[in-house]
Amino acid sequence: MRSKVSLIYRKLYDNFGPQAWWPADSPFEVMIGAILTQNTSWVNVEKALINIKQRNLLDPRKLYKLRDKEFARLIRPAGYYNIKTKRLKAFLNFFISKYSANVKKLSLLRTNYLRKELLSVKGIGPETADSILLYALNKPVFVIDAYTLRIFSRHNQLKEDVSYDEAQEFFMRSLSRNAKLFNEYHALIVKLGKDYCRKTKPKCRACPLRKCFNSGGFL
DNA sequence: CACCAGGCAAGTA
DNA sequence: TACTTGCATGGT
Repeated sequence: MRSKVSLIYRKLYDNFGPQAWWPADSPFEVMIGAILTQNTSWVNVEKALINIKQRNLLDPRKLYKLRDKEFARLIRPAGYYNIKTKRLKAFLNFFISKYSANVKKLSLLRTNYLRKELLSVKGIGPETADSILLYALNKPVFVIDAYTLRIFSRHNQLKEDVSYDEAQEFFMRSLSRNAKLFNEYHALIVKLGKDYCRKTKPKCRACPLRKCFNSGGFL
């Protein structure tokens, strides 16, 4: 008897196929993108990343040397550019001064310890930390986001007021501890959310999960 | 026009 | 601990 969480995954994968996340050329780009995309649509983040890459500035030390004003101008299309400048610089300072801007040094740490390290950086919360762990460093950590809570509470799999940590435990209890699986699952949830489960004007009639549930039972 | 997007920290009680 | 509010551009 497989869990509903597993059945939903299969349904999503069958409908949408592999999502090829995270769209980036390097782990460092994932880390920057993870902060830039906080409460922001990905298309706007892409514009900011293009600004950075076109100037050959996708490098921890180069970015850190920029004046705040100039930094903010580069990431302007991603919104919240002043606060994100501070958050990115806080992360860059952490990454450079504590880990020599070396991705491998981060990756060698115990996952649980690294998560706490990331959370100690002002501007990195649970979702951003877990996105970095999973998508930059390939650690088997399940990422929770607003779509996850919306979709799974609407399908009566989670309480609407469930905490981040509780939701994360729910998924990690229900699935094998596999980074590739967690990678695809979260990306598929975002795909479903974008296409069918937006906050306003959800397309519930056409949603691939619509026929999965019947009075609490999985068909 | 109003509302939202791959959140988070700081302030208040 | 549990709410509330500011942050900001760009698409629908």
